Amino acid sequence: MEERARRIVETAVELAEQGGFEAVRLRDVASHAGVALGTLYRRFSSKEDLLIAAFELETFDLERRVAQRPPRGDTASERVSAFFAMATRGLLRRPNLARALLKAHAAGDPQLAKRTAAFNARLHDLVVAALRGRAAEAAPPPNESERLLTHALTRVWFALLLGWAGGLHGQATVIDEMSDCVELMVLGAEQKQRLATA
Amino acid sequence: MEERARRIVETAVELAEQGGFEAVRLRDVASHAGVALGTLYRRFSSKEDLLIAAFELETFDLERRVAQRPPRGDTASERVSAFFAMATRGLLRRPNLARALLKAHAAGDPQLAKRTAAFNARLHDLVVAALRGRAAEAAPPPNESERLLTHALTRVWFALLLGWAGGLHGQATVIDEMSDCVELMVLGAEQKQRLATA
DNA sequence: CCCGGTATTGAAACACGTTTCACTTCGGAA
DNA sequence: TTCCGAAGTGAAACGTGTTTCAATACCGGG
Repeated sequence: MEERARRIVETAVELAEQGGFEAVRLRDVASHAGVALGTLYRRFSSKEDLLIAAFELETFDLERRVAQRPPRGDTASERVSAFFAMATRGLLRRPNLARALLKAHAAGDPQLAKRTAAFNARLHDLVVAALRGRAAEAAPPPNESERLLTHALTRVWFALLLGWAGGLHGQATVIDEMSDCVELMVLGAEQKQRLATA
Repeated sequence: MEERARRIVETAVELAEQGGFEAVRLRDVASHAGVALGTLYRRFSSKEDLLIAAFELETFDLERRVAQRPPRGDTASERVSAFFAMATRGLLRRPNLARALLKAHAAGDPQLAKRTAAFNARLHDLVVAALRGRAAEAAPPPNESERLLTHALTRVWFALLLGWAGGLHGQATVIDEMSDCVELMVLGAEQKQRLATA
């Protein structure tokens, strides 16, 4: 991302941190970033587009943290739970920003489907790595069982985050229910494997 | 819901069926329903509020269909999968409407948290009924295992629907991945039960 | 029947995402 | 250096969700 676009996204993040989705007024973003409104719209097709770019920035952060301190644990369940707990705490550390990013992501503009899919793929890679207990790089592509598991888990996580954003429950619920769900699904996957090979 | 409010919601549904979320212009809703804009705003605090009311109407439909033809199957997995398939097809039958309702639901205004929670509770009841293979009325409240299962499953379903709405995948993917996930989680729940009693 | 308050109306105003446009600036090719 | 096209600018305009307000209609209690 070139310098100007990055500055725009960073400005959006700052405004979102302070006042959430509504505080990201594109006129303000443009003027704070020192560009004209038209320039902003040349780089980002919409407010959602801009905030999804911001979400991608935040995801780099998560990937960096995971690389530095990979989720530990003796079992797959423990590692995956630890990963989601880390991701949840990282994202919810700045609640206003998190709500803004989630709202943009949840809006699900079909025009941004490609971006959203790429975003999900990065998340899946991190989950697969936690599941296997080793780094994501140079790893074989996930098998069918892993694919099913990671897709389902990231979906549960996403819905939990939206529930948090909508005031349905708190951060602890996100982490706790996520753990329960990981345990359940990993158990199920193991059991399915057992049945298939029997 | 009194007559005037119902007429407003029905008008919103008609407009959404034709042109989706953006086609529900509140000025149009008001004039087509034969009320002033201010009257609409006395009943519904926002466009989202209105569309969530519409979602509740649609859910009555689902409940009616489930009551008339409860999901069949010899196993819990089959019944729950059948239920979600039925619900998915029912909702996605009118794609524009579905996208509009999902968008409103996903926006997750904290002011509407109560409504959203009540909505989710109704869905959970239907899933629990399918899981048990009997009607939802006069049934004992779900136990912890059932609660975990139904929450996780409705979350996966919700995320899948949002993915569909965002153009990430088609209706078949929603139904198929939902089935896979149901199987996995029911297996996991049974296995967990086994481990706990052993 | 009359009164008082509440709901409804119609219309205007406001905010903000988005678009448009005429003008300027900039960077590289000739 | 000059020129061209792309990018940027500033400002205005537009659409739609939301709010506001004065005027009017409605309705139950005296």
